[in-house]
Amino acid sequence: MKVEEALQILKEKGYKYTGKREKLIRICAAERRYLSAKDIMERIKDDYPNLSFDTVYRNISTFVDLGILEETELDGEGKYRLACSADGHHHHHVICTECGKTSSLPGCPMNIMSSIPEDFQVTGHKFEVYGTCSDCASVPSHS
Amino acid sequence: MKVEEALQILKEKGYKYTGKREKLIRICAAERRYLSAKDIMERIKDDYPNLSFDTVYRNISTFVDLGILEETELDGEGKYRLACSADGHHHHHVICTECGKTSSLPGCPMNIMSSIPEDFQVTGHKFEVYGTCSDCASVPSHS
DNA sequence: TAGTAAATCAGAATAAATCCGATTTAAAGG
DNA sequence: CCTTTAAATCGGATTTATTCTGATTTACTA
Repeated sequence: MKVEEALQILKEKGYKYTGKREKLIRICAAERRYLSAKDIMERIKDDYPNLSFDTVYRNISTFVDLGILEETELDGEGKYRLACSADGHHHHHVICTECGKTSSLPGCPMNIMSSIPEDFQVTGHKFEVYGTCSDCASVPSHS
Repeated sequence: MKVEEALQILKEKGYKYTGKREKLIRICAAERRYLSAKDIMERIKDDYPNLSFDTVYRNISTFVDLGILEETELDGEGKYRLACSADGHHHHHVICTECGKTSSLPGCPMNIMSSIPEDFQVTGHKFEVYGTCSDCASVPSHS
C-alpha cells in the first residue's frame, strides 16, 4: 500500500486529515519492518513533540481496523507495518525477531489445509516464520 | 504428553516435586484447550486457596522452557496447554478464539516453504487457524 | 466565518506479568 | 529421625503496555 492510498481510504471513510495521521502512515511506509507503538511514537515526536500516546494508540487501532496497517504480536507487544497483503495477492512473512524486518513468502498454507473440521467457522489464520536476519546476526544481540 | 511424563521431566532436570506443580500439570492435562494464567490460577485455588500468582506465572514459565507446556498469545494474553507436538509428529492447531479449544492439523507448512532467504536464520514459526468452534457458535458470545 | 463533531491532550486507570525480600518446604546426608 | 540448604512460595510492590476519561482544540461544513 502507498501513503496516498492510505490517506484516500481515510478520506473516503469520513475520517479527518491531520498532520499526525499522515506522519504516522509515512513512518510505517518508510520501512519494510514491524514497529512497536513506542517506535512509532518516538518518530512522530520529531515533528510533534507534545504528542500524546493516546493519539498514537488510537490511530494505530483505527488504521488496523481500516486495513491500512497490519498487526502482529512479538514479545507481548503489538507491532505494526503498512499493509502489503492488501496490495496484490494474500501472502505471509518471514520476520526478524531482533529488528522486525520482514520479507515476503509466496503462497499460503491455508490452500493445502483440507482437514479443518467442517463445523468450525474459520475467522482467520496466522503463519509467520521467525528468526534473525543477516544484519542482526552480524551484531551482538542487544536484549 | 501425559502427566507422568511431565513429572518425570521435572524430576530428571532436578526440579522439586510440589503439589501445586502436579495440580497445575493435571489442570492442563484435563483439557484440549488453551488456558490463561488466570484460568489456571483459579483452578489451582480449589486445592490451594492461598496461592500466589507469582507461583503460577513462574511455574508456567518453567514448564514452557522445559517443553511441558505449549504457549500462544490470544487477545494480548498468554495461553497455555499441555505440549502435544512433542508426542509424536510436529503439527499445528485450529484454535477457538472463544474458548481456546483446539484440534490438530496434519502436516506443517514449513515443508513447502522453499523460499526463505538463505541468510535468514530460522528460529521458529507459527501457524494457527482461528475461528469459532461448534459449541461456541451455538451460544451468544460472552465478550 | 461560525458551528459541530472528530481529534487530541494530559494524566488517571487497568491488567498482565515480573520483581523482591522474607518465609517455608522438599529432599539429601549424617 | 534430624539437620541442612537450596529451591519454592508468599505477599505485595513494581513495571509495562494499553485503555479510559473529561477537558480542550481543530478540521471540515454550510
